[in-house]
Amino acid sequence: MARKKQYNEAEVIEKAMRLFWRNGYESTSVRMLEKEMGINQFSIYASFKNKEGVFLESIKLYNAQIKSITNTLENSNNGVEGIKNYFYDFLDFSREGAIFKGCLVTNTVNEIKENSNPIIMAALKRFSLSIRELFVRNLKQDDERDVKEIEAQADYLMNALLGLSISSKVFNEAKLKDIIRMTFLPL
Amino acid sequence: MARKKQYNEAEVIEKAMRLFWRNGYESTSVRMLEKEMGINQFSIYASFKNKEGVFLESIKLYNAQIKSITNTLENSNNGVEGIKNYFYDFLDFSREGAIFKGCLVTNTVNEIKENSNPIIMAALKRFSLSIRELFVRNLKQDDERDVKEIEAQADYLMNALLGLSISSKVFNEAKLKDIIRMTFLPL
DNA sequence: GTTAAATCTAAGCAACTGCTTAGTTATAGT
DNA sequence: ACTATAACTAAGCAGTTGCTTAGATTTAAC
Repeated sequence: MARKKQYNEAEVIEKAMRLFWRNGYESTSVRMLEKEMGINQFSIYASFKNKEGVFLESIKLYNAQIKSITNTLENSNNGVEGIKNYFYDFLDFSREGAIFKGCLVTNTVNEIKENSNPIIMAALKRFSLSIRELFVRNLKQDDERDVKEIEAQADYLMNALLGLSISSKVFNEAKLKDIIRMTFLPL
Repeated sequence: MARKKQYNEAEVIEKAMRLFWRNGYESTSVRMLEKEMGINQFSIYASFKNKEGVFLESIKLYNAQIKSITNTLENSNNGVEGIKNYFYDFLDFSREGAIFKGCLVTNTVNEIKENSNPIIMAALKRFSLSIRELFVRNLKQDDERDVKEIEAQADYLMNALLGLSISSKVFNEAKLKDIIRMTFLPL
């Protein structure tokens, strides 16, 4: 009875996600999304309700794509060594040619004001905590590790990972790998 | 022959700087600056040319205010211990009551797009490099330190410091101090 | 007191923001 | 072929952005 959609929602979200990743949430306008996704504003709002909806779908996709790395970490049984591999894998994952885009989530956490967009903020915090939990889980695998220190070590690793998201825009690849190497020295 | 200015430029920049610090560059509008600085838009443009001008003056003031800490580091002769103290001092400096605002410069680096505002970006990079140079200088004071490793250690420290700027918005004070403690374990 | 210049206020500019609405076009069941 | 319905296009909404301009006000030298 009705006309068919001339675009695939999964395909256009992929394009939107990459734009958000490069650009950040606030400074990506609906007009830019229109061009990048190749569909009209009306269609964007029909499919995803609003800009926030497009972003939340983008995070879901980001989450699915990064799963290939987090799964490796989740299935690893080699303690801190698995986390170290996650750091290197993440660096690879966040690269687009010679440019490091950082983590979509971390970039946005840093951009969004705490109480300006609670829905997005909640989604972002949920993501970060899930990574930290994987760190804790893997740290516990090392038998000789001091159990009281594990939480502090997880925070230390999160700090380094957050830092890497900024550093990757300033330092070159060799330096970034040196930073990772040094980060794991005390663990 | 002419009317007197009804405001003190240094005073209004102090207010502008604190607003930028809390809010970021992009999401601070000229209307907000107007209210916070207590002067009309015309006066802002007359005194500082444009929004960018207000921000550049704000960075100068920020630089002057953080000098009390960087001077301590610059005059210190105790190597890595001096840098550790800088980290703790910076945490104190960036606090406003119970809230940590991070570093004005790091916050803005993360917000500004690389090629959208080269003038501001250049000013920010200059600031970051000057901090890193102080780290290198202090690391060299430790006689037993491996000279080849010093540059890598400086990058590692910058990464931790950049991370702290984000972490301070997520973690509580006790955790932040634990992160600093762990950061200096391998040094 | 007059005059000239700097400083003030407030209105207004074009370009942009996220989002909506009116009207046209394509599609599938009858 | 006709018709109901969803998907399309493009124009337009009110609100905000950084910045400017027109005109009133204050000041100090003469």
